[in-house]
Amino acid sequence: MAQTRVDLDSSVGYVLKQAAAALRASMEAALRPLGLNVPQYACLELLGQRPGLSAAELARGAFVTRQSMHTVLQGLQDRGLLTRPPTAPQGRALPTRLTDQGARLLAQASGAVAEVEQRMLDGLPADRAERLRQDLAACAAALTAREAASS
Amino acid sequence: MAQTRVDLDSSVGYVLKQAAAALRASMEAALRPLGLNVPQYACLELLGQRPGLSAAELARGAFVTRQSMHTVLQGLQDRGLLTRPPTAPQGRALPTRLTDQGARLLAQASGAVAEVEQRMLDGLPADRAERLRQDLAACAAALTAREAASS
DNA sequence: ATTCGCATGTCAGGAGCCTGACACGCAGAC
DNA sequence: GTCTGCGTGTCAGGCTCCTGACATGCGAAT
Repeated sequence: MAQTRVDLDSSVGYVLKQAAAALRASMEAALRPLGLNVPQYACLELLGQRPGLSAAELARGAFVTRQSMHTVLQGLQDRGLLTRPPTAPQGRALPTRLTDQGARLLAQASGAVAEVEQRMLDGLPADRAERLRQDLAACAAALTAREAASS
Repeated sequence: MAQTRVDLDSSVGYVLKQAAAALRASMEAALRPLGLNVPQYACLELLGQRPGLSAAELARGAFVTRQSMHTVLQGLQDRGLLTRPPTAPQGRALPTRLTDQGARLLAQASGAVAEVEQRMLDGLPADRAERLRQDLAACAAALTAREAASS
């Protein structure tokens, strides 16, 4: 009963997980009609905003391992949504880019996801949503910094 | 582009996922010395606060399926951390309870997780953390309500 | 009272993701 | 110049979790 215990409903961590789970479920539902799952969409979105990313960078951005991203990339490449050079222009990294078809599908997917996010923030004023974003970023930074420090 | 597109760093959804991933990683690290993973801890924590929950209720609370919770429960039961009646006292639900050993392990795990959460909220004033919790709960509610409505 | 709907527990089957490992390429220290 | 450390791409293996399905028990509608 000390404050060193976790009370579920008053725990930021629990509610955070709850919100993340709800968001993922809604995203899955919104992306399914387009034939995409969340990791695939994350990959396309990352490539749309930062063309030329390597598979390892995409993996970090999508919160999966390089190996998982590898299979995701193969699937998307087989569907003609992105291209990778057969040989590395420098180092070992293979810069990945969207094809025109990939960019078109991304536009649809991005719109669908934006709708979900809009619905999620529906009851929140803009300034409060912005503060929410900042605080979440601070939480993530505090945890990842600790990871590096505790090594 | 239009505001119907998602800009990664300014997207609440992306930062939400980022924070959730960081939290999960930190929790895994904190629980590993105790021989627990996140679903197992979630199960114990739920039982500690709401004894007598059924497997299906535990699954919803831990954001996994009944089947996954089933295997989690079997593992915890084999370790003597919880008990389930062999027959259902009413209906089909089997009310689950912690053993004394389970309660002791939970106390340790709960403390470790509370430390992680404390570190996550380190830079945030208490009132701001509370508002963060409220806003996250509102986000989750907005998404889940939509799920029910769109059926 | 019977039937329908719903929730629960349980059993395969399979997809997704991760851990572990190895080879390759670059940049820095010695 | 050589060597060490780090990042990347890739393969194999295994584990976790989910989807699908079925049987059981309760409650409400008919």
